[in-house]
Amino acid sequence: MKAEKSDNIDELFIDNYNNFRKSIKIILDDIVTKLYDDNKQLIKVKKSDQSIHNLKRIINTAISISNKKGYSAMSMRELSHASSLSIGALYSYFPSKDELLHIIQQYGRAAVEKTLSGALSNALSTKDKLYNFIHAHIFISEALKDWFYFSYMETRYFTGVEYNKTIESELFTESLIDSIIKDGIKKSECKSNLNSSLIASVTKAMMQDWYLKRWKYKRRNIIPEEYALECFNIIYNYIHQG
Amino acid sequence: MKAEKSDNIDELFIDNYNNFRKSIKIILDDIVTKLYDDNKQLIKVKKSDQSIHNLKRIINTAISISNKKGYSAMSMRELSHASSLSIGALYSYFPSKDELLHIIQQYGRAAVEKTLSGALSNALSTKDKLYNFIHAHIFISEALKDWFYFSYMETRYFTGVEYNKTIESELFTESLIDSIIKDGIKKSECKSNLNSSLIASVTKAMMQDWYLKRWKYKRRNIIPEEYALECFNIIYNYIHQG
DNA sequence: ATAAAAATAACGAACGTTCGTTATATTTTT
DNA sequence: AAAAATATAACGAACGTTCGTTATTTTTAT
Repeated sequence: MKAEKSDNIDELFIDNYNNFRKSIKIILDDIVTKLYDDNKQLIKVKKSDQSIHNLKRIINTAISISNKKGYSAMSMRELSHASSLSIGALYSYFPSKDELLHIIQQYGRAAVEKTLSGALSNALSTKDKLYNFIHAHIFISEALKDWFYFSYMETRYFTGVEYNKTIESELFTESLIDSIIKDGIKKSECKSNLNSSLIASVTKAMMQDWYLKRWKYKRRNIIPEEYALECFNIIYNYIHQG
Repeated sequence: MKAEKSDNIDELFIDNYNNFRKSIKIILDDIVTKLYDDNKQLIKVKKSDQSIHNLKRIINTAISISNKKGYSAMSMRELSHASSLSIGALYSYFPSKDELLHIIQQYGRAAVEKTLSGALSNALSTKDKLYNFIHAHIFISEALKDWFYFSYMETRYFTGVEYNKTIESELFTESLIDSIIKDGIKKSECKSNLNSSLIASVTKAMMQDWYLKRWKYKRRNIIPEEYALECFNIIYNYIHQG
């Protein structure tokens, strides 16, 4: 059974977004279940099915409202109404509005980690690694576009541990791209005079635009595969040797 | 006298950020003055020097607080305290918190328009035009980094006219890059099979990262010239013919 | 030049409302 | 009937905004 879950991760990294989307759904369910387990001490509702179901609803509703007006401007009454749960019921699933923000963060972060960590494993050449990584990033940010947007816009208000985790996550993603390029230079697959960390930053910026300006790409009917390929082409064209 | 102002605009587009910064300061003063004139009917304080001075202070303070916690989470008491003006005095300079947001938007938008509109005028080749445009954009977003960040993060809450203006502005900037590339294709300075609008989007995303992740580039001691040049190189390398 | 009058600017307590949260009551499930 | 989940009512704090008042500057009259 556990072997099957690992298989899902491997199946994720394919050229086709639709297949990716199907397999990520199972993973997302696993993650909410884990989210419930990890936060059992905060959640008053003990029936796990009920709890997981409502947690999902609350998280998605909160993300949806926040993306329209910002988390701080979302009132608990609004969340209550939109999620069809009373105020009292809401507070059975999290102890405070601040804590709900953390729960939402945990949810998305777990999904991203699970996706990106497997993206590089089976790739050998610099070209394949960059290709896979960019596609994995675009695909996961498409599947979780609302969370990605939410996270980008809201986590800047964090302080302390949560803030550090966000910075860390940003820099970690970059360091993965940086490593791909540095490795490519070493293996003479890339030009030798590259500023790899700056290219990594710029690459990340390009990938982020996919969920930050979702309306734009939707309006133009650009699909994830097309966007990912263009990003890959621009960067690979710039870095590759010969 | 008026000729001098125009000269300033031409002087802006140079390779050196420090010179750019000096000349933009004069322009910013002009803009706040114009801002006061345009909003005279909303502003109760009639002494123009006083009014302009305090408007500047209010705008910068509001931007600064908002960039830390979000505009909607900034209270008027906080703004009052930080700007050393009483609540009552604040409301002599704008009629409501919502309207202040619009005034702040007007302020930055005027500066950006003035800068970018002149960036392409004297450039002849595709290479020069792209070079100038990217540098102008990075330079103005460096000089007004707080406003750019503010605008990016807050305008998504806008509705109606203000929302349309934001979308329009985003698409207009892109269309300028798109035109440079399309023109380059026509003049055979660029490859013929390019998706110019998608490249334009990606280019904009790269430029935006400069102010969205200011902390990162500051930490790495990357100067505006370096970042602008890298962006230019990546894109020009991808599009140019031969 | 000086004093009186008027205009302007700044102040901050107070208003009605809405916020996040909690305590209590009701309904549903077992 | 007991327990669990949900719904409702109520709380104090904080919100944006208003407004009666005071302080300061400018204008007018002497």
